[in-house]
Amino acid sequence: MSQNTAEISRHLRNSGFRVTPQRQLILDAVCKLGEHVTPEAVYDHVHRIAPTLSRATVYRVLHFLTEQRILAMVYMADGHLAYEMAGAEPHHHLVCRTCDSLFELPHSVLRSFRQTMDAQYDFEIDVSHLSFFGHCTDCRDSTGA
Amino acid sequence: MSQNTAEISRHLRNSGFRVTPQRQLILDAVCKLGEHVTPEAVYDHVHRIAPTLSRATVYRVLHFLTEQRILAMVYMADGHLAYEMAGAEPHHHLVCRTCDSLFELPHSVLRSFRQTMDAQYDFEIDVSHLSFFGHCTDCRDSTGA
DNA sequence: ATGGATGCAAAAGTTTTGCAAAGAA
DNA sequence: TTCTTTGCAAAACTTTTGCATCCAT
Repeated sequence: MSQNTAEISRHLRNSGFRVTPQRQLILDAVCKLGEHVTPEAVYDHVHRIAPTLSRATVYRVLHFLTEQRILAMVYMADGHLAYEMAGAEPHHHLVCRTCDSLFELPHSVLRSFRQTMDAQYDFEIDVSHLSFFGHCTDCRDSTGA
Repeated sequence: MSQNTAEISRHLRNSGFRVTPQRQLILDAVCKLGEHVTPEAVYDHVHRIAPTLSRATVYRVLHFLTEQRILAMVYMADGHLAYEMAGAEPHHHLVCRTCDSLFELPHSVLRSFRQTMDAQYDFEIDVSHLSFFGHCTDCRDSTGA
């Protein structure tokens, strides 16, 4: 699912768009920075390399790459906007509401849930990226939950 | 689980806080407006009744009532901040990424998932309010999914 | 050379904060 | 009376937009 740089460049040029250094830098940054990359994190990263690259361009390019289905956009649980490579592996998180710790949740856990959904509802759930909230081991005692 | 106004007022006064008309209006508004009430919606509502009530007060009171565990705060999938009564029934939504339709998902569907989680992970998931994304019946054909 | 992309700066939208005045207890 | 809470206005933060210039093709 993940495409290399050359493939993406070709796709963009074929569609009549241009492959600029800014677009390459921004795409590289998202790729490198990981799963939930905010525009600000991208800006911090690319701005060190290309100091004239503006926030406006970061926002515009992230939006553009999302339209081109190269990136995917998501609003995180804290309301912040984030991006990641569109073809990323399905991944899920357990977020502790008390200490904000982040735990990975293997995709397999959701398999049965998805099967239930498929069987009972005529709605195709996109389970590429879920977050669940609650309290981790260390914090279960502290809260009166 | 839901408390009446008198009970809430008593709790606040017992804790050394004051029960002002603004706080009552804002709480009533959240209660009346339903499940995912944005600060702006609250403002629109209360501003008609009390034209001098400011946005700052809306934000401060919503935050305050959340601290008091009378309201619960959530960031919705579109990144917007919303509140609802803390004791609300667990409810879940299926959100269509194409047409933005909202479908209710009964809590029972998540029961087995929760049991799996309880058995396998030492993490207490809060399943009071989940949203899943995907594509509804009408939109499954249109998208190349 | 040509039209799409960028940089700058300003605007728009949302949420927070300082401070003097108001008002609940 | 006391001290919390409010209203106003301004600030802070995030994201978008207009427009002249630049540059990938």
